[in-house]
Amino acid sequence: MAMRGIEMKFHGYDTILNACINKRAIREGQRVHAHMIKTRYLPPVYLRTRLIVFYSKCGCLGDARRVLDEMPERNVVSWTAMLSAYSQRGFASEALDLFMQMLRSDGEPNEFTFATVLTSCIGIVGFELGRQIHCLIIKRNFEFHIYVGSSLLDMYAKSGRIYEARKVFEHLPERDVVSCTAIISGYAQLGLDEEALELFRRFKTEGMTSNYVTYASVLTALSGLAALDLGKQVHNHVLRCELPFFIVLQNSLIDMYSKCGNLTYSRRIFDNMPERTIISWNAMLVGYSKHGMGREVVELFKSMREENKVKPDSVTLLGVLLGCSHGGMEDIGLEIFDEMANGKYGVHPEIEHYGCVVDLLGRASRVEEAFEFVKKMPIEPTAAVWGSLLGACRVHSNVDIGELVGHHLLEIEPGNAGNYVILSNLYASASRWEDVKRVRDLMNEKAVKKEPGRSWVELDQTLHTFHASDHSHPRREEVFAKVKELSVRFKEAGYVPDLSCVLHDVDEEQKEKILLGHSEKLALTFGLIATSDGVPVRVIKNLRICVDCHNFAKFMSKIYRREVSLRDKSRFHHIVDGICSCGEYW
DNA sequence: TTAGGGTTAG
Repeated sequence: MAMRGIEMKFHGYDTILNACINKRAIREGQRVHAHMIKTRYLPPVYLRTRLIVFYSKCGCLGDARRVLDEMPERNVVSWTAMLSAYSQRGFASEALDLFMQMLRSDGEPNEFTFATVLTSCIGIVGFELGRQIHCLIIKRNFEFHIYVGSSLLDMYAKSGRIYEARKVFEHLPERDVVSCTAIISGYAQLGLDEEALELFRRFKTEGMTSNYVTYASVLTALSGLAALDLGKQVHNHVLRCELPFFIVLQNSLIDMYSKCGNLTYSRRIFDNMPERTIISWNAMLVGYSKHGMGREVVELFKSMREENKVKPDSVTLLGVLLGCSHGGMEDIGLEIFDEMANGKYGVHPEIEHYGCVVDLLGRASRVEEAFEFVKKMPIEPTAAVWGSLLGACRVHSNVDIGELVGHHLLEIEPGNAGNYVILSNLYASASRWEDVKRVRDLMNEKAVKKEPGRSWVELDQTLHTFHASDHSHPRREEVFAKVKELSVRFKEAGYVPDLSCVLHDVDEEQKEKILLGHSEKLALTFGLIATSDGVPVRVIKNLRICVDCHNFAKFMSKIYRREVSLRDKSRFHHIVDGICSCGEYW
């Protein structure tokens, strides 16, 4: 009878706990747990593990951990349940500590444990541990398990080791949508967009099914390639399939259209969303910001605050500040930064936000203020922040501050060729040739070299590359004649090239070099494209640059004396998207 | 009973 009673109790607790887990019913679950304690019921490992799962699903990680710590004996499932709770909520170091504790207590990990713990192997420390865990996985013979394998390849890809990731993937005896998506996303997140797309095409031929995660990853790759047509195809497809978690795909689509230069489409998707997450707002804000549309950025941020459904995060404020900086709205940007620093938005400024303010002041010719701002920063300024200031000094020929900043940068970043180049150019602008020579000698002495940066433009399947002052193209006569013709039209149309570029994948120092030299390369590249007249253009991405497309399209309308269609706008975006500069002007 | 891939920013 006693045995039957215990058994009944067990089933009763199990049933109620399961219901509480499914419904995330915190209070009821807590009452069940309290009842066990009150009646001095000693739950078996199974039920204690269910309590861990219950608490972790309800977000009460401390309570879950207490249950684990108080267990007289634990099995692999209870360890793994707790590990999973930590890793899913982003507590990576707690997860790794727990895993080590599990090994020390002679706990034997299984395929569930390995698949889970690898997702917490992020950052340098995590990656080193991840490598050791890989050895353990090989020893325990879980290497070819599909869940473990996809987790493993994802760990390598997220640590930038795409070759190792690919190796794990190629050795998997079977593949499914998750492992295929993981490798596609690995390439896409590293900016290896062509490779990501190639794999996606291959898997499709092989009959793999795709889901919303696959499409989200593919859209990332398409954004990187500014491949508007393919992006539209994916858009049509996901609409037809009515995939779940459409909100994630809508966010990806907003981003894809904006990176392809089509902000009208981005905004249409954004406006028609029944629900928006912070990522939706950020994607739209950043889209405007990258195109120098400061007013739209500020207005959208205001709507977001008024709607008051989602809270701004650090990306939101970064987008807003960048938008103000590139849209020439420095006073509003500074005001928003002050409000941010005073806690108005619930997000506190990080180094990137400070960097934005330096950039903002620098662009507005307020170099002295920018310098004072950097000196008073409560966070140690990084080389990128100093580099941004140096660039501003160069643009506005402020030799006094530029000299101080430049020499400081040479000390903290002696191997960065760009700093020498900018400092030398600054001296050159003030005709201080002795100093120019001194910086150049220093560069030689330290054996620092600067490779020229290039633009890649693909015209009708032929690749053309350019660097600044490049006269080597076989059709240079035609190209330069066209450049000359265009420059006359530039002037006639009253167009002042807008240097407010936002660069992706480049740091402040590189950005400044591009700002200094991009108009010449823009002319060269555009000259070739204009000469080729109507041939489809594709830019082979290395460094991606978005010049203010909006103004560029307006300018093109004036040049050609006709309205520029949306399609054309995106094409112009392609054109300017691949332009970068070497910054070598001596 | 426990498990793997995703969207914005740098």
